[in-house]
Amino acid sequence: MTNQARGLHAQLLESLGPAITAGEYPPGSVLRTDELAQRFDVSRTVVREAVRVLESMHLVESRRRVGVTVRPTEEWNVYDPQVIRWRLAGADRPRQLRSLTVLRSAVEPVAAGLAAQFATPEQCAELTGRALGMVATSRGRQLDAYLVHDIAFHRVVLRASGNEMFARLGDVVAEVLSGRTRHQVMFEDPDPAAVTLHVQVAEAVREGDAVRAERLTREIAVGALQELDVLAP
Amino acid sequence: MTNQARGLHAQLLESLGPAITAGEYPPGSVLRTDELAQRFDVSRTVVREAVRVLESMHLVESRRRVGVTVRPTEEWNVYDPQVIRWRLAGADRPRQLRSLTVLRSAVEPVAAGLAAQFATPEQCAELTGRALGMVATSRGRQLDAYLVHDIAFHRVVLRASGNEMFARLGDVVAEVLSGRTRHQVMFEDPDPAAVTLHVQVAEAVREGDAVRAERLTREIAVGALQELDVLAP
DNA sequence: GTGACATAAACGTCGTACTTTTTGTTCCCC
DNA sequence: GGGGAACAAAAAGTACGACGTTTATGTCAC
Repeated sequence: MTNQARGLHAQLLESLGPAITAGEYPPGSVLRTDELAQRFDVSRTVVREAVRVLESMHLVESRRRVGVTVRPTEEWNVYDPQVIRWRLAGADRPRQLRSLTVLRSAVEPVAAGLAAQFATPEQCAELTGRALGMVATSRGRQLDAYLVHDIAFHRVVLRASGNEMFARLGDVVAEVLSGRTRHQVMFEDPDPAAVTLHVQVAEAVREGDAVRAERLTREIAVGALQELDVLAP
Repeated sequence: MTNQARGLHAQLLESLGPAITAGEYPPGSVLRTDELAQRFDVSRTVVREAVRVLESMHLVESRRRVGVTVRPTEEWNVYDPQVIRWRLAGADRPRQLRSLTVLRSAVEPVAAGLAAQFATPEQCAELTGRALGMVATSRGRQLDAYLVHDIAFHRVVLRASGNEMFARLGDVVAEVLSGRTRHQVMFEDPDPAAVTLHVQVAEAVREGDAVRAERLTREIAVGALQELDVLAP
């Protein structure tokens, strides 16, 4: 775990957050700060700080006399990277992975189109480099090295779009991609068609062809969705 | 303000959050908990809780011996509804509004396509009702009533997509739409073409025509972007 | 000049005492 | 007997003071 003891409250958070998002404390259930303090052997101050954070994620609601109640799932801040990480580590990982992939399929094509218009020469170069890296590692069981390039590629596209909302999804995409490689059994080398598409996207962006970049990225997204359909029923 | 004194720490947050997002404390600047406690006349405990929340939003970073330093803008959790609200209330509202509208233009068409496939009969009914409501309030300076229907319409589409990530963007869209109506001077009645498009989207969703629903919603998005280009240079 | 050590500044943690709010209960009056 | 008002208890909120811990920084010796 990334539990580097960056403070007691952070450790507590790393216990409570996953537990709540995993449904261990179902919505509506109540926690009491005293009880938590005792159970985790920390002061109430520490518990309160952790609860404040969970509250800011809309995972729980703290009301006087009542306690800390877990909020219904629909109200959670599911865009919070921390929450995403917790949920991806938990039980309904497949569902989560699907949600995020659908989001990707909506966002990345548009981002690629914008990138074709606004990418700097440096970003174009980086993109081409990453695409070449993907080609170079696409055969011979080098999935880890491939993944690094894949993540970097998508991150550059999102950032090059010039839209900060898109850029911030880089982490999400990284989680999805690495999750896919790490968790789902991928014995085989990546789909050659996908690799080619990445190269072509880099090309389109470099040439400033927004329409083509968008269309190609949409094809990549469709592929990712189909792959998900095959691997997770 | 929605400053209902739900606790001292929340009040402090409502002071610090907007100040930071507005750039009043530029990235890199440091705050000290002692100093804040003194300045706002609260205990350090309260300050620390507020700081914890800001930290979870990645707005600040608290390090020993250094203090609480404001993080660079690119690291902020810009999907946090609270952060969005603060930034929309602040100075760079136009930039923010554009970012969010671009996000909408990417997400909503895909959401509409999914809604056409998965919307329940109740959701179809609600959608049609809202579209009709928009028509009914589209003339004669009833912008407020129109806005209510508009927001509800988009919210239903996002929820009907069946994707929780999309569903959670309902609040964001609501902020964007109400912000547009409230802030930018809209003397005139809404664009009749847009109203018609909404009616047609409701139609397409009801008939399960995903491709048409997506295409029509994309037209709405393009319109929103163009409108933004005209009103904000 | 470099490295080890001392120092102090800031946050981190804790225990305790007090306050506020909500809720449930009891008791009195109608 | 029923309803309403006052009261009691429970749980979180707030405050404070003391001590612990980390770490940037400066100093001193080599």
